[in-house]
Amino acid sequence: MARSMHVRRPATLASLAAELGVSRTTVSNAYNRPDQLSPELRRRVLETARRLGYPGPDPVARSLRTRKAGAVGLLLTENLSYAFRDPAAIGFLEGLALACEDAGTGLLLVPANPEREDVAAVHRAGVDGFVVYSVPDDDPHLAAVLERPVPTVVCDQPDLGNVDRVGIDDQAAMHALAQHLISLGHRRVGVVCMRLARDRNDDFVTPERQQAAHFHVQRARLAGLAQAFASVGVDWATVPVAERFDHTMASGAAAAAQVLERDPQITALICTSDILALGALGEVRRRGMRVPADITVTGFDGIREAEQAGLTTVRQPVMEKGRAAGKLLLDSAERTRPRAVTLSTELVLGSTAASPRGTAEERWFGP
Amino acid sequence: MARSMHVRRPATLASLAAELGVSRTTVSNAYNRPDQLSPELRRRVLETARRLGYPGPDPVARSLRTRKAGAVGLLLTENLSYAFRDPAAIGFLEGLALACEDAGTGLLLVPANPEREDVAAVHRAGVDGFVVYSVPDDDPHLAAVLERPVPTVVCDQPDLGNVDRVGIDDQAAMHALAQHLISLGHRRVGVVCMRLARDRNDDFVTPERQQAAHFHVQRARLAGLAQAFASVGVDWATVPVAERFDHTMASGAAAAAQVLERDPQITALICTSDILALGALGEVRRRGMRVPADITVTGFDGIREAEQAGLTTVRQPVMEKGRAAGKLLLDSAERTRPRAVTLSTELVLGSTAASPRGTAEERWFGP
DNA sequence: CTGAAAGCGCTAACAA
DNA sequence: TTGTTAGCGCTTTCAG
Repeated sequence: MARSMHVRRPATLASLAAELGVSRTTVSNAYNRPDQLSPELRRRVLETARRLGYPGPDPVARSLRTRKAGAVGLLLTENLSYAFRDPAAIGFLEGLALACEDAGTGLLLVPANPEREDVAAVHRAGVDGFVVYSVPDDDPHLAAVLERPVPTVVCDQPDLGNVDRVGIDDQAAMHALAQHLISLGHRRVGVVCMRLARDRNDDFVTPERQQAAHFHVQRARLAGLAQAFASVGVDWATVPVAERFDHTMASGAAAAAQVLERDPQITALICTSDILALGALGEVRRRGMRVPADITVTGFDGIREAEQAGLTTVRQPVMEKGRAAGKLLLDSAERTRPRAVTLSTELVLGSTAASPRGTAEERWFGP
Repeated sequence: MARSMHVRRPATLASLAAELGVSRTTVSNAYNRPDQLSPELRRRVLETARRLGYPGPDPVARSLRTRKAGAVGLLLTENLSYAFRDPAAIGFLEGLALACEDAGTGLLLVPANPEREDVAAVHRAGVDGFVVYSVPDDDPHLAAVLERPVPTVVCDQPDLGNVDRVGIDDQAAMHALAQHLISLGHRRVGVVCMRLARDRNDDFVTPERQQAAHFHVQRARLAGLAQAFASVGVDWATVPVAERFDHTMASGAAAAAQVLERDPQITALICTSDILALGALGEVRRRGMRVPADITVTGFDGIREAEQAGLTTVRQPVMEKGRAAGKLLLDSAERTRPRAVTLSTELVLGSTAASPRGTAEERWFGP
């Protein structure tokens, strides 16, 4: 069917009504309440609409009137496109998208560039609620979201007092991983972690910075480690913890190198994400070390790539997190007090962790 | 002040203006045109706003007034969550997200479930334009989008006459791949392709169905194959072409099995996507065939997993497609006539294609 | 089953 | 610099 070449006269519901000689209500009903008018009249309305090129009720005007946007906003701290590079973020998105789809709701990715402090996009977003995924607790975008008078669900955040949240017990999960390493005999370890705050610090981290970290998830994981190792007499202040701003395998590799340079005697390299761990894995092998014979490497997240690499890690249900966040937000009808969903995690015993070799003899003759 | 209300009616720009004893314009200006009023007055406005809990101008009302939503809609044929499983789709999304981010625009994922014919979500989407990614040409959601009076860019679609589009030359790319196989000596081949229409047909495909395929991309790829092989005397009607509705490795494996059952003599299995090819690869190996010694397997797309598997395939710039689509849409200020962007592809010679046994003299064609 | 009236909350000429 | 005036396009009681 050829489309007419005429300039689209922006037909409105009112002009249609005028053309038909009926009231606006009737036209509105033709679209929204078919049972409120005779089939015959409805047919006439719809057919005249087509003839006039009336595209149906304007969604924005309808939203204004009904106070419903039919979409939820997703705020990510990273560049919008980052979400599509990190497998964990993709999993979260998938789960959230699933929940939205079930509810017939749109999902609006809000462009919140962490570099600029431009919060306007948050204000401009026509949504019925927000999901905030893993942003620093001092992020201005988060503050802007919390000021919007719509329900919000935060993910991987500390208790904000007033909003629903979903997450895992990062501290306990990491503590369990640490216990595992401790039981294997590791005492001298190094750590590679993701960014702890909005400023770039591709270097070692002081204990103060660890405790003051603005990324709840990273803070909790480091706390879990510190607690576990301190409990067996390790002075956590002496443990090299290397931070990286960019969450890439290259960063993981560089941080691993930095840690190994600082203390070549470590028997385990604990990474706070699988991506970093995969990078670290590459780096230690590049240096001729065997894993786990010469050094143990661990991750966190349980992404597929990690599984393929046989990484010892903690698996968390990223997709479920997204879905739970969506459900929480879309159910918020019955919301009375803030709700919190904590999902469970699982220690994955891969092939990258083993007991450290204490002696040269052991090194020669193997297990 | 004698305000003893307990239920605070959500403050509006008007109520703020009243409270301050200024006009609504002034308040509006305080937010949108700071240079249009004295800093002092602006400070007062903003501060009173905070006190009253006024969250700033309502985005929907603003959109209605300015006729700008600040977002573009993305229509995918698959379940919303599907987009996060297919690497090619993720790449496209990443590119599109990048373009949106550059423009400070939101990206709304429209829930368009292909099962239901529920087009309402398209009508409900408050967006300034649409990007339509790889949907069948008879998809009602696509029709609904085209009826909306906003600019639209389609991706991987035939020429719709009136809208911008971006894509690759699928037919030429597949033709080139076919030529490569032909020069290696392949004449007896089988094909595995993605769904060709909205109805499920997990079976062989007739030539008619091939030509009438509603998915432009698949139709073009099959046409490229048919043309190349016909030109060397192969009767395309005798070539087994197995279609699969679901785009998964499992589907690829099943389709490969079906083709091999039909004609165990084929020397090459040509798949119209990498995902299918990876599944086919698994299946032929499961059957004890070596690749490429016993059989050649090829894909299409050039996703990372394919590269890792050494698949012979066609690489297309999926991320660039997304970015180009976004740019086209967001530039549509200067749009006069429909524009089309065709990106280039590259034949990737992996390790899964070689001459069929018995035609050793063709091996000079090289690595 | 249909219509009249009353906004939803905001912005943008244009005046003052 | 500030205010006045008109809507943006639609939905929704509430009467008839």
